[in-house]
Amino acid sequence: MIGFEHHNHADCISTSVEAADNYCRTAGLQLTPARRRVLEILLGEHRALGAYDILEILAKNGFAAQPPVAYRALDFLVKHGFAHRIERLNAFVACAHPGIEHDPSFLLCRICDAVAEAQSDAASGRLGKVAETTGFKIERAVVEAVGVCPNCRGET
Amino acid sequence: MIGFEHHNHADCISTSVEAADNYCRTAGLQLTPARRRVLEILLGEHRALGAYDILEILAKNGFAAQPPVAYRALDFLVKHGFAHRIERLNAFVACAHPGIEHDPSFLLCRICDAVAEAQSDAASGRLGKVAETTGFKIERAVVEAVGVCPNCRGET
DNA sequence: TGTTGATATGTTATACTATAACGATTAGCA
DNA sequence: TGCTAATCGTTATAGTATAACATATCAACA
Ligand SMILES: [Zn+2]
Ligand SMILES: [Zn+2]
Ligand SMILES: [Zn+2]
Ligand SMILES: [Zn+2]
Repeated sequence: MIGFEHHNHADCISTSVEAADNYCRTAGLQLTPARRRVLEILLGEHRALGAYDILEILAKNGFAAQPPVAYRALDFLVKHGFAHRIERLNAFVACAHPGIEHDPSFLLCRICDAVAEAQSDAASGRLGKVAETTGFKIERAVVEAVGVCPNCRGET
Repeated sequence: MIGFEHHNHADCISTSVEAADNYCRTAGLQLTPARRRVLEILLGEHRALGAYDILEILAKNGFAAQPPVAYRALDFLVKHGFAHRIERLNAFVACAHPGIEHDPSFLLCRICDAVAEAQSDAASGRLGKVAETTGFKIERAVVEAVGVCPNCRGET
């Protein structure tokens, strides 16, 4: 599972940025320098980063250091599916399946903060059934499992 | 589903407070005035309230108006299962099944802010399987479905 | 009874997260 | 070119949460 396993991380980054690039060109979206840089920053880690963590890195990269700079880029990335917001952490993570329509769920390690993305089936599982019989229309499901990742087993 | 349907709400409150009372007596916990009042406030609404909403009401009830007053009471209620935190809303809701061991999930209406609590099976569903094969140990699952409740269907 | 340790409260200050607002600039297109 | 929408720069402020420390309460128990 990407996020917990060793892998060729440089590939991980370059293919995702390239995918975002292509998608934006096709869809008429602007992957501006700040947006691209934030995506790269997120891709650099398989964990969630807070907006202010990102802002700090942006500042070192010569971008303005005001919160809206980070939030605007993050809003763009989340809106177009290049990144996801982790509600539990008030933080953001790069999407592991960019360009593919999906309904993400997450495994969050409380020890090392690693994040892995999986597919969600909340809307079709038990909760979906409850919603259906109740007449509730699910538009989006936040599914975030908190626990201990394989690398941290045995460490408290 | 409690939260979306009409029901005898006075009962809803009194039985839950009584249950909390009994549980605390048995478990040697102190349901102090502030804690009890916060529980009553939460029970008064089938929706999530922010800590500062609660603080405001506490202040009108003669309690001190500093954030820790609300947060401490909420921490107690959440810790002992009388209330739940809704990550998506940075807010809190009274538990609909106090005293029963459970793993809650929520249906959140984005129109009227009503909240309904259901059982979660995230740890035993698809995500649970992924976690198991990965070696990730799920300790807790945040499951919050955002959508439109039966009472708000047809209103946007 | 008096000590002690655990729990709860009062209070001040501060940290962290997020958005409003508005003017300047730029990109894309008729 | 001129128009329009999108983006960016910047300041200010709103909203959420916790650190820290002093005080108070209460039960266990020597
Ligand atoms: Zn990688
Ligand atoms: Zn994704
Ligand atoms: Zn509950
Ligand atoms: Zn509703």
